[in-house]
Amino acid sequence: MANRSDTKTRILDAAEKLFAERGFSETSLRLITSKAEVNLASVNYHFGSKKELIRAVLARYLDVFMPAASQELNKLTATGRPDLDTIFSALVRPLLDLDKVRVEGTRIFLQLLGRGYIESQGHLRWFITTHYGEHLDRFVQVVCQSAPHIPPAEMFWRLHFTLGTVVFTMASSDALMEIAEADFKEQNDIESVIRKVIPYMAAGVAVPLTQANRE
Amino acid sequence: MANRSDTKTRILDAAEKLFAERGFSETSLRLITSKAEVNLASVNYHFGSKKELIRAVLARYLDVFMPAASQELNKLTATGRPDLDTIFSALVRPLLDLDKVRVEGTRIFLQLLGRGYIESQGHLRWFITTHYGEHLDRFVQVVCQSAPHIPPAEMFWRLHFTLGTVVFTMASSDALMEIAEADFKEQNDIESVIRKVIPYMAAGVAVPLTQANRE
DNA sequence: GTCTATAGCCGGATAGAC
DNA sequence: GTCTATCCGGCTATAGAC
Repeated sequence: MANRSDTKTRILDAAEKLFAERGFSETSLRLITSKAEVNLASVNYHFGSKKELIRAVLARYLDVFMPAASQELNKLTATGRPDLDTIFSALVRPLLDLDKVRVEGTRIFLQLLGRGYIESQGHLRWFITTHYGEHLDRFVQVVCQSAPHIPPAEMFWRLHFTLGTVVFTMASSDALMEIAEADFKEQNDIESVIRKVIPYMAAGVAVPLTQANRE
Repeated sequence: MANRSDTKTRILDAAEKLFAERGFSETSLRLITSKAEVNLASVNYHFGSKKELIRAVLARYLDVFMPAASQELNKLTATGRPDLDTIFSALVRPLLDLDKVRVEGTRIFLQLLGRGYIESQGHLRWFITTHYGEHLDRFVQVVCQSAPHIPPAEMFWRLHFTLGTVVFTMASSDALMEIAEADFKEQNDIESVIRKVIPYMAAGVAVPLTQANRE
């Protein structure tokens, strides 16, 4: 099944699969280039370093996802003030559309995002916030408007809880789907997992502050 | 500040700090032994391998936490059927008590748990479920009873969402506390973060099933 | 039990021919 | 742009003296 694309694309395609499955530091350039059937030295020729390859892999998805997500949000806010469930659900379409740009694109993107946030000591976090900051700010703004009873400082925490929920679930989604199949005879794919997690997150983000929070 | 404990303890103490901060695969035995001020070879003498050192580090916490948590649950169920918020809150005391057995014990334990679940391809997950399975089963059982409107298969997912929320939050808690301080002038410690996350998780676990979930 | 020394491997990166 | 060959550093693990 030799891929007939150019070398750069072959590297990106092989790298994203391996990174998503095994994590960044557990994936060597040797493994990537052997799967991609290209020369080891070509990674450094095309990307300069492993770190920049990692960023390029993520950017290829973020450049598609972020504008699409922003557009969905714009559609939503044009017609009124959406609730949280609606906002989160609006992100599902752009997410699932990633399956069209690449095989298993949705799963791979979300797993990469998970790995990226957890593994790297902030350098990917920095990359994402500086390159896609406007999109993120817009999202936070819409969420805050939809839950005006939550002060911004509290919302900061809750959105990071939400990020954690998504990111961990996606990084372990393969294992979880296997267990669900074995223990409950449940067939799941990435979409059904996303549909399960949305009500969980929406409920948590909007829950009224307890006495302990307000103190 | 040379630690006057025995070599084995010195290694464990240094290892848990570094593992929590940097992750397992990013922490070399060389770094551990130099911080512990012991010889490189002593790790293999006392623990056999890096993998077993990782397990020993985690076991030292789990052996304290798991029985304490089970005992809290028993107290709770003896006097009636507790609600979710009460169940989660009952775990806070055993968690904070870890600060008494070791400096920053709570933070370190939760960060280790986070790293452990995400980084390793299932071998730590296996270690935890086989060694502490009874405690975990007991917890799941109590949670299911407190939310009888949620079927077990759905609860499986929601408890893993919850695990993800905790684990990611704790693995990034240092960064999050810094941002909260810079952006909102908020002083937080590990306890206040735990208190914030509990209502979020309790709301998500108990939220009624939507049409999409039931299909 | 603790040390030094080193084996043996694998990683990222590069030089230089083609 | 692509190849081979190699550098060099870091890693885990172990052998063997003390």
